Amino acid sequence: MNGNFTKLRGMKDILPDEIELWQRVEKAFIEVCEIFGFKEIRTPILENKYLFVRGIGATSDIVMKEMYEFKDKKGREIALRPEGTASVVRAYIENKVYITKKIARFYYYGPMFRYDRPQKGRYRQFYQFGVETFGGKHPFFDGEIVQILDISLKKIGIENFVFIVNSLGCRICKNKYVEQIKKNLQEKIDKFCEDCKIRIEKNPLRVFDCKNTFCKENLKEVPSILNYLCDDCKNHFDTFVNFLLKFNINFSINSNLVRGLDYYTRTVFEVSTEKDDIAIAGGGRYDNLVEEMGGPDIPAVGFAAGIDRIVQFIKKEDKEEKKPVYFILLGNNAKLKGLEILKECIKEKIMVEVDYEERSLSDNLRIANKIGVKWCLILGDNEIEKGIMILKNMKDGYQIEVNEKEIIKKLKEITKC
RNA sequence: GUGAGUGUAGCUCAGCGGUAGAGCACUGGACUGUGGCUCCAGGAGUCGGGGGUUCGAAUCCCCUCACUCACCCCA
Repeated sequence: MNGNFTKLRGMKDILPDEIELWQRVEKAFIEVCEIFGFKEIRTPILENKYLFVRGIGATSDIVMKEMYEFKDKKGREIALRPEGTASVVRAYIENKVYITKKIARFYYYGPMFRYDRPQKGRYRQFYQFGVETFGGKHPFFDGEIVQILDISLKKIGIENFVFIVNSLGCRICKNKYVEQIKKNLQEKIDKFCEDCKIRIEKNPLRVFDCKNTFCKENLKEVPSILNYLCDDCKNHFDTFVNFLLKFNINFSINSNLVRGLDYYTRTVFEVSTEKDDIAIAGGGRYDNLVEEMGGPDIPAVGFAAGIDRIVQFIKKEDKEEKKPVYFILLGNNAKLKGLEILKECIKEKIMVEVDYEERSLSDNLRIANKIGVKWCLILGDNEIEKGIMILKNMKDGYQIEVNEKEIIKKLKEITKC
């Protein structure tokens, strides 16, 4: 409320109260990925601007109007990464990973930057967790990453979500289809909204994304891309779908799903939650990108999950947070004695919180109550004389006297449950 | 980039031309080694910022910044 510094537009601070949720989400993804043999990769946040121009597409909105870009002191054109795939592909090619690894599985996590106007679930700095598998053509590689997403989200505690899946076909059938619907749509171009008129010329597939009801109505007569797939693409999609069925993954096919990034081929998918129409994760196959970016002809598939959106989604559940044992040390002798116990606790990984200020027992209990701890350890001159310590349960007020020799054992016991 | 709405105490908000308010939170006390309940008292704000109209602006007008939501686009 003072006139000092405030955070930049579209950015946010994540305070300790919330960080626990973030860590839970991050941990779940990492654990699942590691089980599936994915290895972490960390790439720089700053890259040559043209990496993204080439990777994402010069005409995409991300590149045209949403990139944070600047010139460095030597006049080089730099951009803050707006997504993760381009950087990982760059690193994969630059380090020639394909020579030693037939199949390379990566996961990454970190901030991405897009200069667009903030709104619900959308920030200028946001966090993505993503995976990329290079070198695998088989549809089960697509299935595998869907499964990773599925398991991770369930582990986090999200249940009500569904995978929307589709196939865009390979370069050949995709292009054929685009030409076809471009013709179809042009015939009745007057019936579409202004935005769609531009889309029909520039990128006809995107018309399927329009939320306008009469545009949607007009699309009903347009043939589905699934009818235009070549035999190989069709087989690929069928096998992928069978994988999902086999593993009981909740999905629905929607031939209108096209995804915004131009590099996708064949499989594309999104995770949508029932409550919101906002997607919490999305991904797909990009069989041509590695080659287009100067590498060998290697197929790949990946996804990116919006961690901000996932955290937002699980926010309302109450969190069973681990609480420390609150040490109440009355007087100097108790403080010294308490510190010895504290040292043991650190060794035993028992979570502890101490306020070293000189306060009355009442004050201490009041503070402990406010923090919401389950247990207090009370130690004063009386206890020291008797060689005991008091453990007080803050829920029911019940307290027990514990011999100081037994205290660590007892602390371990009570913090377990 | 376009459109709409909101900025008043730490938080949620009332006031909408005439002395800056409430609830919750906070601090102290009743209660000096036993918290949660209750009661009493207290601290707190250039009313987002700048300019204008007016005897007088939190209130009306203009500009600006931020937030929220929608569009574009996307995670």
